[in-house]
Amino acid sequence: MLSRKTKYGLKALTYLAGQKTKEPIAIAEIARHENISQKFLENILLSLRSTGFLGSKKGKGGGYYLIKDPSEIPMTTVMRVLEGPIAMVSCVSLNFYEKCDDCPDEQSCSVHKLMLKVRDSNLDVYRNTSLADLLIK
Amino acid sequence: MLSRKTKYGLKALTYLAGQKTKEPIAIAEIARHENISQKFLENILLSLRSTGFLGSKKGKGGGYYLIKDPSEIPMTTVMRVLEGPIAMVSCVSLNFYEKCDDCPDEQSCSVHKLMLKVRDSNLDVYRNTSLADLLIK
DNA sequence: TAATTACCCTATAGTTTTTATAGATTAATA
DNA sequence: TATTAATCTATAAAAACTATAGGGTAATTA
Repeated sequence: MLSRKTKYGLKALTYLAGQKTKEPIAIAEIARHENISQKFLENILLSLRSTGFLGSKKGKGGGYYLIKDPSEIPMTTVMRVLEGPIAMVSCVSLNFYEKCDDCPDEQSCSVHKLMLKVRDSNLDVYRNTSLADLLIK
Repeated sequence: MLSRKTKYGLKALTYLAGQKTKEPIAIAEIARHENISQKFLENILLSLRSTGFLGSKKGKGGGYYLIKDPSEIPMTTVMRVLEGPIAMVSCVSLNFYEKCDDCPDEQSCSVHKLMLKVRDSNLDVYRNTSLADLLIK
């Protein structure tokens, strides 16, 4: 299941992408508009800042704003920060690889084999979807 | 992340599929061979029995065995029983649909739009993969 | 029919992850 | 300097996951 963190993060980003202006939008406004707990959203936006496509400004008139064009913000980056590894098991993860403790040989592991397919399939979706694609009209 | 329940369930099924004979295999043997807690595995195999492709026999010489041919056991069925809905949000689930409480309109929801793609992509993998495909020879 | 084997069922408990909430701090603006 | 809004740290409630325990039930064998 998708975590609420990811759900909220995606909605917040989409809200920013849908703005006409590139002026900072206050967390409070995003939270109100998307039905999200403000304090929770604070943490989420903060973690998204590390990606480099999200900027922030403090003080009056401050808030969050997109640095890059939505079409240049791939879902791979967004999902990795919000939800963590795209792979469902660490032994098939590109960015967070780790050997399974209970598995003697990956080559002969049926779970490994199946999850490799799933990872490739999901990766294909995320790589070919940008924030711009999530905007409705 | 894939739950251990699913991981263990897949390994157990693969172990059964790899047997030459169709005689029942004791839980203890599967657990030992795949490094799984026996008691935990009992629950897992029990829940898999509801699918109809897994049979069991009590008493001496008893255990679990596959009723259908591995090539006729699709991952969609297996994953739904072990891991739950294939969709990452209930509002795009085919078998477990539920409206999101925080979302006024699915048509204009960016999360909905993205997760629809992900679901279709995963469904495609699971529908085209059978237990037989997981066997490494 | 008695003993054994192994599945079946219920309850519970420890751990981890998720989902927040609270309060203090820092930075920018007017 | 007062106000505003992001930032940081800590903590806590709730849910999910990962088992473990122990007895019950059914089938097989001797």
